[in-house]
Amino acid sequence: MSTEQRILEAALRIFASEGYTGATTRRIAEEANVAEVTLFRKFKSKENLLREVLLKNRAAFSSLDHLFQPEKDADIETDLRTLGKNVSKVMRENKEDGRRRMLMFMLFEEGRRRPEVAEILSSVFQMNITRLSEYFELQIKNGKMRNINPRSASITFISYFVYTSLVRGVFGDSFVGENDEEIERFIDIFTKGILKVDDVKTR
Amino acid sequence: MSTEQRILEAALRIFASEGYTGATTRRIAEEANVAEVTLFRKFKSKENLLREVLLKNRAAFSSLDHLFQPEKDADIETDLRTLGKNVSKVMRENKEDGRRRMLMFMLFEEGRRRPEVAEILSSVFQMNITRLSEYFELQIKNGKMRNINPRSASITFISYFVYTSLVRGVFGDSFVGENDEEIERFIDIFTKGILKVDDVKTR
DNA sequence: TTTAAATGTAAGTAATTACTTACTTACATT
DNA sequence: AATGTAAGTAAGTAATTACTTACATTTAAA
Repeated sequence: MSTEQRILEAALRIFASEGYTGATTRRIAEEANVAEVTLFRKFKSKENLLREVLLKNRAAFSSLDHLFQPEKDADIETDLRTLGKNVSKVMRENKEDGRRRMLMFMLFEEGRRRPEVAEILSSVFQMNITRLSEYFELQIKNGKMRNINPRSASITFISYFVYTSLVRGVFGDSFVGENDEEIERFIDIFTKGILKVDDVKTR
Repeated sequence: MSTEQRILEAALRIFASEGYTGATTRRIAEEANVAEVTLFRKFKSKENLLREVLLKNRAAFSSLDHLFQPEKDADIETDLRTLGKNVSKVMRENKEDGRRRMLMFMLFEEGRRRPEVAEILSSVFQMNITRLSEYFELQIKNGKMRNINPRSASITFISYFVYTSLVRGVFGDSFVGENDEEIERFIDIFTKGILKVDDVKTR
């Protein structure tokens, strides 16, 4: 792994966990196992490092395509259950590949303070909503879903995972219990809310 | 208004918007219109000021009781619509009484970094979930709701409002459209998901 | 093996931060 | 008039921060 790469990854971790102001260049350099001066050699300034971190990692934030590959024959509930588990898994990762989670933290924290952060992440962030909306639109057209606003459905769906992930960031696993079961419950509520009444499995 | 009160309110605003590290005592003093030395006279340290801000304001975070007063004759959908609008209104306030929103920001940001923040806000934060769960439990017992996990329903409900509020903090109103309409849509989806099939109004 | 490039070490700069100290002013109380 | 209280001003301390410079060492390339 190149020195730049090491710095970029360390910076993402520290920015996400300490916020921009709290992330000192010294701390980032330590995390990357380089001399602080090397960081400035490679990236010139802290600001620029932040920008590069975001630009280099933004793609990870629009990875719904990767996580959501509906099968032709599966029903909506199964599709969403699979997606829910994938999203949840990805949002629980706090090691190597926890980039989505880290970017989420950065978006909601620094995105409020630094317009550039919001800008860089905005389009990829919204893409997730768009992709899911498209899926819902199709299901509505195919008569499998109620005629509801697809975007609202997407927001409802995604809000659950963002929220539980944020709360987990604060309280750990004490707040949300056994994960798969919780997701099943959410999917149950959600799908009952969006499917046509005919398709609702009576319990 | 007393000098202490002015400082406490200014501190809440600045801590919420800049984060703890980003909130300088100078900035807070300016906001409160006092000399910086006065801040230290009254609160001794920045840390202590943060603690006092949280302790003095935590009650505002458990205000579901205040926002949610179900009427005896109203149905669930109406109850939740009312609650949704109240919560949303409160989460949109970014002036004087925007304490809940500010505390939410602080919980999700500083709560990750400072165990004390999480601790102080934890019980009041969870009370909201508990209150709503109790309401759902009652409705289930009264046969008005499916036999689902009340806590999961509460989390689903609250996650929508937290999420939209956070997103609004980053993107303003461009992300979520006309508010009342959006809430109606969410309530529609949500109630369809939790009510007994008999009670679902066919559309 | 030699040369060039990359990186480290050490020291430093200028600005900023939480906090302190000494003195002053204005008003209230004794 | 003397004293106390509350808050401001100005100056300062010690530590920290982003960043720079000069030289040394290590690594990579020729």
